Amino acid sequence: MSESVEKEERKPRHFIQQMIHRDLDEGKYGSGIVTRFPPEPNGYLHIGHAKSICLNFGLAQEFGGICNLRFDDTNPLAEEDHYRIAIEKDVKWLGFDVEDRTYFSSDYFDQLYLWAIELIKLDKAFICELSFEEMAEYRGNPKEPGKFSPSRNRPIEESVDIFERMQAGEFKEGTYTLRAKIGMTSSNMHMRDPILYRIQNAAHYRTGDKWKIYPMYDFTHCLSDAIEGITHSLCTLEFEVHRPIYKWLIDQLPTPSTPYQREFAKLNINYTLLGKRVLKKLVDEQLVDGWDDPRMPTLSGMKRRGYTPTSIRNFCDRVGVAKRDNVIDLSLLEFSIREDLNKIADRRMAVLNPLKVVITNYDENGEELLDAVNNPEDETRGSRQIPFSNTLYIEKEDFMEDPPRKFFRLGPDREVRLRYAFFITCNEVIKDDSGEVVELRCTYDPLSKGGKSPDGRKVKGTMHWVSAKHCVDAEVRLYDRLCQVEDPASEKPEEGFGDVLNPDSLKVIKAAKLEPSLVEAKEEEPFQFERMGYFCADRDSSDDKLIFNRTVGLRDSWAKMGGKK
RNA sequence: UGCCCUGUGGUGUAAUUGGUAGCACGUCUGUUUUUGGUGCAGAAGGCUUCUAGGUUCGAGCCCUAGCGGGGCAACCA
Repeated sequence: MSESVEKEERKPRHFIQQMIHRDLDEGKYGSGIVTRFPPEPNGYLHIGHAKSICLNFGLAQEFGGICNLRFDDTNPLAEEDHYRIAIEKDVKWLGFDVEDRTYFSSDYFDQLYLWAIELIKLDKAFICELSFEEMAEYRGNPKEPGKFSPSRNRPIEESVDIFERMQAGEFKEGTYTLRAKIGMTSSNMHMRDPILYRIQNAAHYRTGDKWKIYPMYDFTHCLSDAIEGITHSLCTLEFEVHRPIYKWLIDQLPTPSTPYQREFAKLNINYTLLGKRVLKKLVDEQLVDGWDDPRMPTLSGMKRRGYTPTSIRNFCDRVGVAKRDNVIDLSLLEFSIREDLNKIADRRMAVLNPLKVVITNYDENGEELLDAVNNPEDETRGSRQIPFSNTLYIEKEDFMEDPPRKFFRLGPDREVRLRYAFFITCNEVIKDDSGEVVELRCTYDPLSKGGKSPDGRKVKGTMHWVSAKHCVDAEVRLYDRLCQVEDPASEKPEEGFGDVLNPDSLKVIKAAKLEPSLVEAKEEEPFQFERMGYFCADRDSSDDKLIFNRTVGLRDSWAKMGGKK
């Protein structure tokens, strides 16, 4: 292979891909790599998790390995089964098939318990009876070393005995903990005799009341990885300080494999709140319509809003993987969804803010069907027919009585094209008592049917429209960013949202006028309402009430010029 | 101020040490167009790649220090 060809084939690789390449070259993993996505079932997945999912499943695909879905469910207080169900659904929706590889840390509790006892017997762990407050005091701080627990030299047999009795339910919460015996001087607080097990009398959503003690994250995660034969355990940067304890435990115990942990920077997006606690707060305080509110950055919310799995995966690709903190511009997300929807969404006409137009020279009782292309980007989508009559609706903002120079739309004595229909000229403007324009009287050119004039004359503007006689009403929900501040997380939203939330994040249009074919729209089926943006039917729709969500608007260079608003 | 991570155009991310530091988004031009969408063509952007030293024939890549950003002291994950 020539050098130039090699060069062309070389794609930019992030540091984790490079690391795996190295590992594979060294023959470390003959049977291929194994990764995992390890959510805690205590909330819904959001776009930040999508980055991790795409990374872990993507790596497995790329290197011919597998990726497990493992619920890291070691805290019965926070976890619930409906979260587990939602998470499984979201992962699948995103486009990753876990097949039979759904696992639970809680399924490893027996093995973990045995290993805990083994660790005690190795004199690498002990039962501590410091109270919560004492523990904090003994821990010291990052600058000063901590002090040994008075329980640290408890005889091994005694620790084993207490540990077993903890599980037997003999003690109250908070009375005892199992701690690793590492030392109290590390500058890494997580290495100062960290807690491995605590007593918790809560019932677990999967194991019920079988367990009175539950293993901590640090004890559980590495050992669960080892049980599953994970080769590359990838997590976000804040777990970097946990790496030594991860390695320490793997080193102490006779685990079936020796995985290692590597960290990458989590995703941040401006004007967007990511973080399960805060999102849960939005839900709990009913500031949004549940976890799947279309304004939420959750996968279920984005799905309801009309985002496609493809667009989210592409977004995650473009975002990259590195170790420095990053803030992705919301426009990259919008680009990714427009890119996909432009290719796949059928076009329809819908008037959001209707203005009545009467075609004075068109037969009052007449009507006809006109051909309209479904998707100019995809010929295989064919075409449909839309009804035309003498009374139409056009978009209010497509008419100006006193238009500025660059306004290409309708005005008095101007001629424009109605898309797929005819050229019309505005002859008369009718206003109500308050002076508001309420109706336009226009004439049409019968020869311009389909939108082309036989004499070759051009018009500058093309507008969407709908036949008043045939159209259907619908509610349309227009969304804007949920947060009005660029870096909402810095406003301490966990303490209160203050003015971080955008009061105009939802605008409801009660009676938009839609092309009749839209009554058939199915939930999440994407449409482009020509010139207005991408929309999909909301799950709140019923037989007698259509409701559409705007996924995202079209790029709008007219608005950018200041033409609108 | 203890330790760890990190610092490349507005944003994000590349670059086997050596030809004008690439790509994407965004921005701006022009062009096509029955969507002021898409497509196409192109441009701009205080680039001593945070700063200062050092190693080297040669450093964005290595070393040291400084500065900036982030993280760590939950019986959460």
